[in-house]
Amino acid sequence: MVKDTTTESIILEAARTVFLKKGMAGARMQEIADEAGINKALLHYYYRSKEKLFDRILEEAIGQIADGLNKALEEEQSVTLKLFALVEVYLNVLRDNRYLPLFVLNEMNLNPEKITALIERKIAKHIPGFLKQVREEVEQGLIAPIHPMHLLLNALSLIIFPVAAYPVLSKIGGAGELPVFEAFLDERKPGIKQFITHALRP
Amino acid sequence: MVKDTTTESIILEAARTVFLKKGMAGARMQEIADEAGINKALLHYYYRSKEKLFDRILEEAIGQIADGLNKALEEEQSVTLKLFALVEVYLNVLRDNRYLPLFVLNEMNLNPEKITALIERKIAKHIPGFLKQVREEVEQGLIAPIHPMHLLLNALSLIIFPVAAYPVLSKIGGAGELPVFEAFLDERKPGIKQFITHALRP
DNA sequence: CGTACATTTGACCAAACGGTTAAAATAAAA
DNA sequence: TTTTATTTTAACCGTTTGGTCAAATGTACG
Repeated sequence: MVKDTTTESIILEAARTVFLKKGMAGARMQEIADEAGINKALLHYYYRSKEKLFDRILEEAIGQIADGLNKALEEEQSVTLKLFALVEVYLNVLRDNRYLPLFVLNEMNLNPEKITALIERKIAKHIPGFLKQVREEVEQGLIAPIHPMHLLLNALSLIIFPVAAYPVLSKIGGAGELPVFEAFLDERKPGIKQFITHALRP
Repeated sequence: MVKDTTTESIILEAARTVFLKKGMAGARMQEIADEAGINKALLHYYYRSKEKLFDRILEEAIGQIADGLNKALEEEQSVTLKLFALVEVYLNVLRDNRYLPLFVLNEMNLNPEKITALIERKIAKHIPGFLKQVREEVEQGLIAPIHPMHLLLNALSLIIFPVAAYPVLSKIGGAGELPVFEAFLDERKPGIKQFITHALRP
């Protein structure tokens, strides 16, 4: 993280905290101002409206997701190793941003037209290539037959869902079943890799 | 669905629609009244406050999730067949309630103390037994070695996440890659079962 | 120093919100 | 029908919310 102390970035940091946790509808400009330790009018001085400020945070959030996906899929490796990279990259991002998935999914449900453009522009890049590679490795018998899109989807599910659902899971699991968040993520990494590896055995 | 035409259930149906889509913070009492085709004051006549009405819907939602889980895990079957049942039961529920997962996960993040009691009371029932069964089948060599809690978590991830993320996925996938929602779920069912089966091969 | 410019603040505003109330409309009981 | 109880509504209330503005404070520069 870049340690920025300008008013502008202090505001952004506060907006990030509040918006990510409470979403557009649940966030209050006054709360963001308090979190930043400034006057509420100053928020409007730098970012004209709640919506403008929110859009900024939303774009940043989608950017993080897109960067992770692209970083994991761009290097020339086998399908399995690309998915392993995806596990590493995403779980490291989510360790410091556990509200990221729900935040984006929510606003997508609430306001699809706002996100659609961002997603199509930033995320779609390396996906067609990856799907093609899956098809090839299946034909070569390197991995078990599987619908390429479903494979990617399965990997994303295994990575993201447990993070988003952690608060619920920690209750379902019963006393002491689930470790604290960070340790839980460390457990998930090999767990997911093993599950994917096994599922892809020809 | 029970076709109820009393004012009380008309209100509940409207509240369901609005709360599930927009959450507590985003929902407006006036919108619920409009959706129900009644006066706003009537909402308060039957359900005293927004929070009371919301709690009713939330309890109902958690009940659906709990029922699905319990129904799938209670019958005496192998681990694999229990997970297959979970796929069937949940994807059938989610077909008619695509906002259910995000709704519950969100309110859990926002207001843990409200849900915690409900979850512990309704959901935890059959889980310890299932985890024990996984341990036994692993020892007997019927399925590949795996952490029981992670297996359950993986199954839930594969089932729920794609439903919650469908709006995003339909954009990522690019033009024509993903079918419409209902057809997508029909595709997922065998996809998930195959993935789990493969992953559990000893 | 003084002046021009940017930054920050407290006070305020209009709209939206959850909730209340008294009266109207409807149904049930006599 | 008349009376009583229930259901529904329009109008209203106090608070919260996003947003504005003029004044105050700080900063750069001649």
